[in-house]
Amino acid sequence: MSQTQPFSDRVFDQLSEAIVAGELLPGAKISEPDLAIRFGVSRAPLREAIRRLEERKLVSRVAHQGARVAVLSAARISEIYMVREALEGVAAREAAHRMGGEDVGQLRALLSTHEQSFGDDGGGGGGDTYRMGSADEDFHFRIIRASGNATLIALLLGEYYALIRMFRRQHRQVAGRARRALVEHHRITDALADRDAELAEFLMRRHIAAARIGIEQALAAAPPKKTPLQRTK
Amino acid sequence: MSQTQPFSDRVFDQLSEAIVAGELLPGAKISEPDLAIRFGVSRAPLREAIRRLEERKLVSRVAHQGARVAVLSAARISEIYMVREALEGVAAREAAHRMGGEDVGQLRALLSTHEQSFGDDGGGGGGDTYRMGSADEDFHFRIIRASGNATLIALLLGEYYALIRMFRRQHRQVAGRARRALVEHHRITDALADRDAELAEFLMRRHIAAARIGIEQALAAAPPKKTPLQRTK
DNA sequence: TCCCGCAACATTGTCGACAATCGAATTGAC
DNA sequence: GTCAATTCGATTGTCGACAATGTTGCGGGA
Repeated sequence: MSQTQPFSDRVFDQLSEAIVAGELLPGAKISEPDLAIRFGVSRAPLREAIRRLEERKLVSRVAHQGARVAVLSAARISEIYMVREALEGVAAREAAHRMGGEDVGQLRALLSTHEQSFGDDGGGGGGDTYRMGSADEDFHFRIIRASGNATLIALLLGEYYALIRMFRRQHRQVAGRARRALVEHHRITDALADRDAELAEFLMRRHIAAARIGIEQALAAAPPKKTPLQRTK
Repeated sequence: MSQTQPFSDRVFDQLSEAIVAGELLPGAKISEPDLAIRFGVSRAPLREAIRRLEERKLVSRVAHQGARVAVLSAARISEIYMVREALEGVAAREAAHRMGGEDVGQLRALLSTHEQSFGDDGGGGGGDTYRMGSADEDFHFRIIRASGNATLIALLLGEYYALIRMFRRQHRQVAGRARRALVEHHRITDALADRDAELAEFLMRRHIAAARIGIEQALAAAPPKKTPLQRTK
């Protein structure tokens, strides 16, 4: 392990985490002096980290006006899910070729864990939707990693899942589709076990498309959630 | 228009262009002092630009060791084309929904231009494959833009096409599929004219998959092209 | 009372310099 | 003569400060 990781990289990770965890709310202004003090570094490495976050679309910056934490509009979410649909479809297809028997076994074990989490609670509280979201990510992560495509993995795990986690923080209420999702997860796992690449891709795409449609309907019904651009501190 | 664009952004564009245009060869070391002098700026904005390029996978950086222009291995190209296959498939699907009659007309006009470029020359020289590549990009660009999905557009046009252009520079010899590609372009255009989204997606995916397989075979036959990591100046 | 102009402030963009780290050439020993 | 340790050089990482730009609050006028 590198005992001397550059400040720039460390700040980048911390800022990512702070944004995804909801510590820095969407639309919040990113003040360079404030954050420099907060992280105990100079502005130079901080600025480099911000530029990387901008490239990753987690913050939006206007010249001479500062950077703000990205706000995820309903349209943007819909777009991201379309990209996800395409990419995870390919990931499932490739995973079907590469996954071994033990990999599928681990996947099934994961699903049975998820099933138990349904039995544990009766009237699902707020923290539960998050735990479910985390479990959902576990499932998708394993398949994406099994694709063996480093570009795909970097894109989905490194880039878009940060945005998706961020979105989940903002809109806790969306869930609801968890039980149906679990059934679809089982079907996808079956296809992977059969090494049926075409079916795995088809099911994965339909699975994510269904999630997108559910989100679109929920966001159309609920108000757009006006967060009034608050400051950092 | 902003008359005072930050140096950081200008340098980012110039560096991108230099890398994609082959001015900075793959594997070449990116010396911060050298480039700072060359672009006439300090190291601070230059470093921010390099960090953004790193995030975009155009350069790879090692801590305390400097950054190098990314080398595109055969495996990496194959991965990128798989991602392209998935993303441009969705782009074609969405474009089928949104393209108007005049858009399709422009597309057909573009294709007839490409057909003429076949008549002009008999024994296709090196510059010709590039012109063909540029024309090919025109076709794909229009469809991607017509998808109306800003995330998809940013990803494909802003990010991956830079890598693809870079790859085309490195491996001029690959082409060969141009005539076949033109036929496929016509089929895709027909599907778009019919507003047949499913067919457009299917054809686009097969089109890009065929290109990928052609490239994989060409790269498997040709030697891996050892460029001996030369310096900037 | 409301609107426009102006000035003071805060923030961003940029610079030059210093410290830490890595690679390479030189020198010495076996 | 070859290998290893060491010193030198160069480059990266970081910092504090200055200049340029945008914003905000205040005051004067209609």
